Amino acid sequence: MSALDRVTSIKRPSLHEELIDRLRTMIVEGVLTAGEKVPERALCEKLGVSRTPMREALKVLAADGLLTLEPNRGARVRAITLDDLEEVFPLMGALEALAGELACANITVAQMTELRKTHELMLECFHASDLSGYFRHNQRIHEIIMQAAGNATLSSMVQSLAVRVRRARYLANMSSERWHQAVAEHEEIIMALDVRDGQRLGAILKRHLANKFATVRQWLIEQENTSSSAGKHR
Amino acid sequence: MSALDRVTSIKRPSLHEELIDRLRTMIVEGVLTAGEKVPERALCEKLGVSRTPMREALKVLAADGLLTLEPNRGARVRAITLDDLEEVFPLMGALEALAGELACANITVAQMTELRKTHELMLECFHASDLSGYFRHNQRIHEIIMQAAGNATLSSMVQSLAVRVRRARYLANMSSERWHQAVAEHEEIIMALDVRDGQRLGAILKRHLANKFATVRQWLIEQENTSSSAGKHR
DNA sequence: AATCTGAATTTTGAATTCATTATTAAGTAA
DNA sequence: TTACTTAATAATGAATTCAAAATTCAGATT
Repeated sequence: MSALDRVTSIKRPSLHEELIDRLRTMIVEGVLTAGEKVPERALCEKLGVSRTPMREALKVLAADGLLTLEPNRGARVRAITLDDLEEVFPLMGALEALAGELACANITVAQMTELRKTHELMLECFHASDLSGYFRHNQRIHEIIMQAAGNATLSSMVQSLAVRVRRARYLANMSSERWHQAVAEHEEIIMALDVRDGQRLGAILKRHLANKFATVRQWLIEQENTSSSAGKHR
Repeated sequence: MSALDRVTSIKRPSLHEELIDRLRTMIVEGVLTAGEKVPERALCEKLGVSRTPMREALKVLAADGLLTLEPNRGARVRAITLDDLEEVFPLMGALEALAGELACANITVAQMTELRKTHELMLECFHASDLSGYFRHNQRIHEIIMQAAGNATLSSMVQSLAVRVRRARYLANMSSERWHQAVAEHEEIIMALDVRDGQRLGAILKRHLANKFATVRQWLIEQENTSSSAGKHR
């Protein structure tokens, strides 16, 4: 029976859960764009599922704030506005600061090692001007910190907020100076974690976020300006 | 046409939204108790709806952390454990502190007036030993602060966390000293708001919460002790 | 008696169907 | 033409139906 113990149980995620993931990804990646109506029928056909699990997924995503449900007229991808951003920013700040404090208290040596390793990889991407690689490693770093914090509830809340912001394809907008600044901030983050200074890490993360939001904000303003000349949703 | 203007549009919330509210209330009020399987069919019959909207509501509540969905074997009311509590507490602390800061910056005179009024009512209940009245006004006070903070996202997150904790019927457990302490803390809260001292309010709210959690924690421990002698779920 | 097997029943997951409400299109009158 | 009806079409919301999985329980086996 010893060899059998290592066999993991077959997990077949229900359709609605897979759909939640798929739709979320589609929204983040811009396949479904903000303000746009969600083509329920078309999506069902494309993904080969019936309306029942699809609608379950839509309800969940709406409760999560990614969609709005207009009675009798379907779902719409919720557009992120400047007002939203101003709401989300202080929240993310408070949550990331908390994550930093908790991470300092709980991070393991292994996690610290992976963090440094990922940071190195990120630096390489930075020097190679590989934006998407940089973005990937950057995200991973924040994931490790969140993981080290060891608070699943906190993690999922930050995740949910991050997705709402991540839709904004603000990265292309990141200036060279801003990029340098971000890298410098990451150095500080690693250092604070190294000496387990929770207070300081919290402050750095908050500032890091504030700078990021300034970039997103700028991007959003430009977006609204260009799109208003074209056409309005709704 | 002037009289007609005041007529509000008929809003018939979709079934699944009403169900979300109903089920949430049932969980908070203990009609559906922690660890218990949700009797899908029976609930549908009781509430006079079909399984479709009911299942949509269950999915949303599960995503919100109030239920767990076990594949092919239905939903279960998620029991709050000590570990959960330890997770939720620092989160609520950070969020309430933020709410306090924002409230100080944005509270209106009208809101401040209502706050004082509600505080008076709460005091009356306290002196009359009316626990449920006290609880109601107490909750209202925190609602007003959250409203004054003017951050809907923050508000809904705190709400969601609060519900998870509120299920615990810890109030009966509140000692006389603790009750006195809570009232004193509320005085402090009002004062800090009065002079718009965000930092201080944040600290007070955090401490207020810490004390509350100590009470909940004690209640939970007693619960786990008494229930383990009886029988286990699952 | 205790455990195992397998059919009967119940419950769940998902597709389908049905009724209602929006949207579009076509026709009519000014 | 332009505005206004009204019929046709499409979508949404919710109930029902159907297949697959879990649970229960009677009977068989040790």
